Amino acid sequence: MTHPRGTTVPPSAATLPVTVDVVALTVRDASLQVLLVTRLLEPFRGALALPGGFVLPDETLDDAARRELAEETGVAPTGHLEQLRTYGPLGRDPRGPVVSVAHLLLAPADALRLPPGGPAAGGDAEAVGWYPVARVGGSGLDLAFDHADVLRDGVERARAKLEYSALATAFCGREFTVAELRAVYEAVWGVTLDPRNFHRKVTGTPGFLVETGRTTSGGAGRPAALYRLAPDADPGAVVLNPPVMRPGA
Amino acid sequence: MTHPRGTTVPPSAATLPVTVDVVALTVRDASLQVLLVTRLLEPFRGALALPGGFVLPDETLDDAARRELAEETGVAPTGHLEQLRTYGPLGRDPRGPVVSVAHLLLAPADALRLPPGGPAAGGDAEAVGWYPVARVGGSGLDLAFDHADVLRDGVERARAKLEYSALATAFCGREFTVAELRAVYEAVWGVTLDPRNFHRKVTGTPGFLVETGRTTSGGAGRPAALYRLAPDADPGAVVLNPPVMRPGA
DNA sequence: CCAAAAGTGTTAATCATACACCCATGA
DNA sequence: TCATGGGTGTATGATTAACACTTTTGG
Repeated sequence: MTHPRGTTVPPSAATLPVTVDVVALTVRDASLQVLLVTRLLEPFRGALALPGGFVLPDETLDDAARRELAEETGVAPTGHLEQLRTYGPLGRDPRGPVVSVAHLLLAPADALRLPPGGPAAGGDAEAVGWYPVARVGGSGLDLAFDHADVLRDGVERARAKLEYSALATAFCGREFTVAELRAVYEAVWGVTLDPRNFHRKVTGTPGFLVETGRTTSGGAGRPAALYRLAPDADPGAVVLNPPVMRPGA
Repeated sequence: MTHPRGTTVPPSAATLPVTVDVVALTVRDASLQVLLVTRLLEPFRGALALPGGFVLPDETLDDAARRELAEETGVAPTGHLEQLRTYGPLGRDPRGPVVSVAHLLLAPADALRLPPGGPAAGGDAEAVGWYPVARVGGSGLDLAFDHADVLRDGVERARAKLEYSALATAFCGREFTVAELRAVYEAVWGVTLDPRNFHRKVTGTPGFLVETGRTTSGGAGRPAALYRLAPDADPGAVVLNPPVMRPGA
């Protein structure tokens, strides 16, 4: 940013309210779900919205996203956080111009321990819960502000990045089986994948999975080998070559 | 964005200066070049920087980017404009916290008619000119603020999107030959491509090019057919399937 | 032994690469 | 007719998709 006509940073005429919104996605019950809060205040009181809040001048955008998420869920979020895009300042909030920096969090379902009671819980805090992405927009699950757009962009980003990055592992625990990883791809893409070709594909892609040597036990069928992402790797930064391909697209 | 603890939009404690920066790229002389201005004011007086400026409360982010570019170059920019990512508010400007929404513009070299005199021109306005991306960072071409990071992110985005979108056409005029299009890929990726396979690839990819029926004349060799992007198509939105693949990656 | 899930082998079709070759123009 | 670049044909190796088959556990 250049400041051709000013010598101080905040000429107050040029400042705007800046918020972060978080599209927090997880895979639960074989479906892609998003974390939503029920608004207690106007505007859109009673409607569902993405968690978020104001950015403080002394924190980074990522820190603001993590802080807001921690305030809503009571737990510091684990998983993969990345910036999605920025919306505004017009046509977003009936009260006036607001710039909002949307973030995308991909996390295992148990990484965000929600307040007890589930989506319908009341109390003095905003009710927070997981909602299947496929159902948002219908059956009374309309979102406040422009959050339907933000959610759509976030889901689209997640779907695209599964192909060429190791992001799918962000939905799993530290160790996982190939079948669990496949369930992530199937839930996010809404497809079914051939288990045998998928297995060969992901285990054969360099830089993706490392065997831990351990196996599962107890379930039906042959025990599965446990894998993890290459240590110290950022799942969003690992470039899969060749990519895991999405059928049909 | 939710506002759990306020009923007015801008509680002034939570507002920040918001700017737009633009990574304007073009292909000139077989190289990828970026539009830079020479700063006339502190901080970083005399250094090169990306064009940009403050976002007004009554304009969209894209409008702000277009307006700033028009103010710097004197011409409303044509070409493809998209949002890149948002930086800040910490560690960017020595004067204090600033949020900057970076944009990416891909345009033909003649779409931005620069003030006469070229990169070294003086005068009372900031000097503006095209600089080869490969040379920025060396030979006295250091960028102000965190603009080196922004430029790197913009170039990376452009390189990635050439593969699976029709964005390369944004660097060309309204009508272009396959060889001109290939020159764009070669300049942006820094590779050489087989002209024959490239020709088959791009002409055979559905939804990419449409023949105009016209041909070039005057140059050496056989005249080339002129193509254009499918009418009314946003080059950034066209999904190429199969993609034009970058060798080696 | 049977069911169930994990994991391997094999094959046919598809796609990228390399490059031989032909086409259409200016000089 | 030659040089120059535009454009097509074709063979080869790599990769995917489909699916038969083997392995390893629990009941």
